[in-house]
Amino acid sequence: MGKISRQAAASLRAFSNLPFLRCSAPLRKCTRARLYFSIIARSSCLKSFCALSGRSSARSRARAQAPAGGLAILGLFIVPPRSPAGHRRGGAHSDAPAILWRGRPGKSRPPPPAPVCPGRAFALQSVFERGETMGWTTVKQLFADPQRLLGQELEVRGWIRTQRQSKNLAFIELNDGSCFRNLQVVYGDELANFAEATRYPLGSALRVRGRLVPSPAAGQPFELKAGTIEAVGLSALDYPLQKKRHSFEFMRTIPHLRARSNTFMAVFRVRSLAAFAIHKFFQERGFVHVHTPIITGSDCEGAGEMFRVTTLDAKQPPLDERGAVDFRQDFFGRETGLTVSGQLNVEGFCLAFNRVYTFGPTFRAENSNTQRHASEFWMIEPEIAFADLGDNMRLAEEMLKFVIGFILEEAPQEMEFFNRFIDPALLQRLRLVLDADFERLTYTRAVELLQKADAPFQFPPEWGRDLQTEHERYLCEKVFRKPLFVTDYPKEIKAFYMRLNDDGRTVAAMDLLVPDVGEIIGGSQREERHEVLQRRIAEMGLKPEDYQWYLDLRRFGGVPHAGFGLGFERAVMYLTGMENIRDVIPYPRTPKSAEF
RNA sequence: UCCUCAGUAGCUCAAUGGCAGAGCGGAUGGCUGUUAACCAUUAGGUUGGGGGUUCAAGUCCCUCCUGAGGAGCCA
Repeated sequence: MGKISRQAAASLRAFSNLPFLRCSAPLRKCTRARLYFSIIARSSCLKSFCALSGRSSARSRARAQAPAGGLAILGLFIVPPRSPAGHRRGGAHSDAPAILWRGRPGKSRPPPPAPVCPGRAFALQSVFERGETMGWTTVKQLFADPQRLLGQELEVRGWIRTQRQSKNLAFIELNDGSCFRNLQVVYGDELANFAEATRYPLGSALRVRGRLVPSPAAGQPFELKAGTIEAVGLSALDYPLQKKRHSFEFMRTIPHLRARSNTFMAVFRVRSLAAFAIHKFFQERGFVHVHTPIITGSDCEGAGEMFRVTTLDAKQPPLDERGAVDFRQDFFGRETGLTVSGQLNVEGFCLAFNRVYTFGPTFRAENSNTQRHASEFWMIEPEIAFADLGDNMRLAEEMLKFVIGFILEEAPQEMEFFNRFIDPALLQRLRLVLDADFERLTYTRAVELLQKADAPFQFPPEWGRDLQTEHERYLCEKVFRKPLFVTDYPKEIKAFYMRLNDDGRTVAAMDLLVPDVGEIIGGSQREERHEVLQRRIAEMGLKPEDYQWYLDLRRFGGVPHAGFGLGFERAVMYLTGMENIRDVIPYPRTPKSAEF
């Protein structure tokens, strides 16, 4: 969903810019799903919004076989602009929508009426068919099938990564964002604007028409011999990215531009693919995605400091009888903040859908200044019913392996790049993880191992104290050298909702540690016994009235259930070898830093 | 929040308390196949802010700001 610009809608090519283009890959793969697609236009330029929804049922799956081209759109509705008076008048509107039907083999349908705008409709279908642009060729397409395109006249659009020139010959490395690789554009002084073009600064946006030819020099298999080069948007001379390696620290000062560099283009494409892989993993296994609230009154047992959400006047807040800030007068009538976890909320849905997960932003107002902490990050929290800690760990392991496998498959160039320039052991390590079983170790055993270890720890390991980072690193990086689950921690150092083990002094918790990144997952089996949970709430000094609804879940058909939280950015760090969380978040928010 | 280190040209970094420099980038010119092209010329500075010591401070001291690394908290 998203807005369509006036300019974009004005041409057929507009549709290549639509956000739902992102859906093209999954659409192609779910060729048997029945999809319903609609565009609602409020004005003549399709400015308002569009919506995409997918539906499937056993019956429709049985009969809706998409054509070979991979087209998954079965019905396309284009609704003409409504009169201003027609707005917000619920139900069916008087303008009958024009309906185009296409690609429904073996099923008789009413003959299609004349389309409102045949050009638009056609463009839409084509976009979905090819998942690509209209009117020009992407660099991705060139590398996918150079043999077919060699010798052809074509057009590319992108930005200058670097440019080199001699007296009457020049080269441009053009990147159009469609893939990691650049296209080399070569042009000579027969070009009308040769001299001018050689002075286009780095970062300029170009439209280049020319012929795709084999490259006579090493370094690239083919290149575009330009016939015309048109500057769509010239870059100013103070474009900060140069033809050299920049420090990550400097790149953090220009987050709006850094995606135009190799490293960050690779990072953020992998981030996108990893997010998709996680949804794919869960959706294919029958998990229901739950959008837990972002504004909440619950602090989830103190998982972290909350950012306050308020409309009260910060300078002169209303006070209650005791002189404290009177949140009864605040917007929600109580003290609220940004979520630190959706776990408690999603547990309710778990006891309805059985398998659920959240995937959304999380906010922690901790003053944490490390490579692995951000104030705003994304978290995945699956929750499974009729399940114990062992099921939970199997799920975590399977999920992580799935995501690794998916990324290795879908982003080979990016991964090759990381392996070469960021972390030379990356690919080997990830491939090893795919084949290896994750290690499992109880906290008690971990402490024993650490106490016997021949390593100079600053903090001597002791049962009952939480493991220090140095302990975790030692176990994960020195002893096992692969992902490691540490389970069954002392109840005193873990949250109230974790299930009390039979020994009465540990809880069914698990942390997954991975080399170099540290804790990437924290989870547990939840306490499903009402009395035990009540007792734990009291023991931890929490207010029972705050957790009434949560206790309810144990009264109304409660079952053993378990879940975990995966820090999405930490997973991306692990996948890419990037060492700082600020470099895997598009616009990172950390203490004292929320610019852009 | 605590500990450590750093802040000098657009970027990366030099400069024993004694004339503020280099490479890259920019501009200009040269070069017919470049790959972070190459060659020449050239412009570019309130040394993070404030205060102090000194004949003299980029350098020493105090303080604040910002960044990085580590710790804690966690994902």
